[in-house]
Amino acid sequence: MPDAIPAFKPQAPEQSLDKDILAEMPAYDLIELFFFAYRDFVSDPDRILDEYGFGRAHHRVLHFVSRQPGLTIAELLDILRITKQSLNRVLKELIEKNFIESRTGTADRRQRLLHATPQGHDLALKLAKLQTRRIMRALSGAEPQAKEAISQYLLCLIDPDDREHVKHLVFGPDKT
Amino acid sequence: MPDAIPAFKPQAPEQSLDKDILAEMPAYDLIELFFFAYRDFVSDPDRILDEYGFGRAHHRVLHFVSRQPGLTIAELLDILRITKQSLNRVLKELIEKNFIESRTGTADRRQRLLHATPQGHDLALKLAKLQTRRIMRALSGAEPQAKEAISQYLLCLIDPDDREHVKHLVFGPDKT
DNA sequence: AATTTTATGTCAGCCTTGTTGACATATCTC
DNA sequence: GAGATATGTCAACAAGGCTGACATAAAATT
Repeated sequence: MPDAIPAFKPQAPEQSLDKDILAEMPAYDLIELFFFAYRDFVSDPDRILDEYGFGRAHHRVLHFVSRQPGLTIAELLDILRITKQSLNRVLKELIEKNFIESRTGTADRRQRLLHATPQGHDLALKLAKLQTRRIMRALSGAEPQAKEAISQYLLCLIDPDDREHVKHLVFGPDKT
Repeated sequence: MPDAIPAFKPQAPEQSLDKDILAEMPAYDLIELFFFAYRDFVSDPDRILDEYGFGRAHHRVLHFVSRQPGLTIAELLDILRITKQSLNRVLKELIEKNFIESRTGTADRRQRLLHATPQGHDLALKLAKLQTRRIMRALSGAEPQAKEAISQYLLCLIDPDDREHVKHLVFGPDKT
């Protein structure tokens, strides 16, 4: 299709060229940088988790429970997108080792409201700080607006149907 | 500690306040957005890989081999940071199913130079385009400089000792 | 009050993908 | 020829996903 329909050709030739290139040429740089960045980003916590006999799955659970005291099982499953059997395996260990506490719901007594114990909060904070250090180092050389651009980019990588949910989780229900 | 030691208080109150906040307050937003974005970013390829009986491990191998024809086993191990046994399991399958070809090195006949077959390139490209679509969608609303800021950010998240190596891999040996 | 739905827990077994350790082979280097 | 290097392979194990089936308590519905 080298010869476009005349009506389309003169209209915005640069943009259509751009579009063609983008359609043909994968964004290898961002794909690969994302892979390498994530690989190293999760490697910091790994070392510490090892000392506790925990893995990444435990980290994810502990993180979200610590961040949102009173989180229910159903909400956690929705965040992690794993099965309840997978969740239960690591959650049970976190409870047994006293990093998370499971309380029966008050309004709905079928629910379990999850809370991090002081020990749990300590570990979660320790790991979050480790990752924060890496983030701050990466941000240190950047312009002030960069952080906003990066947040926006990451948010828009998320499935559109889940974006509002994530916004809610990350920035809180207050911030519209 | 509401009352600071007088000697410290007057000295750069804004900056020290900033630093304190950063030291105390984890970057929960970027930590969590990174998690959710990565979760969805890898989910696109997963669906297609399933049809071929492949998993994420196969994807990673195929991607880098397709991107760098003639890649050796040692180089691939260095990129993926897994053991040769883990690599061999998936590589063997990719070769058996004719997505990758292993040629004996010419200069050093001990080496295996890996190449994607036409079928392999097709699949790799198909997956890369899927991910590119998501990336472009996320970038579409952003300022033109945003892409540069994001690349820079991701690059700086990578371990400093590996950064030059990754730069080399992603942007090519030519670009300094 | 009886029934159905919902939230959670649990058992059993399977798959992928990572790990370690040991050992084999071909080839290159000294 | 001896030793180092690049790769392949066998066996066993662990983490963390998955499915399917079934159990229980509490809420919701009829």
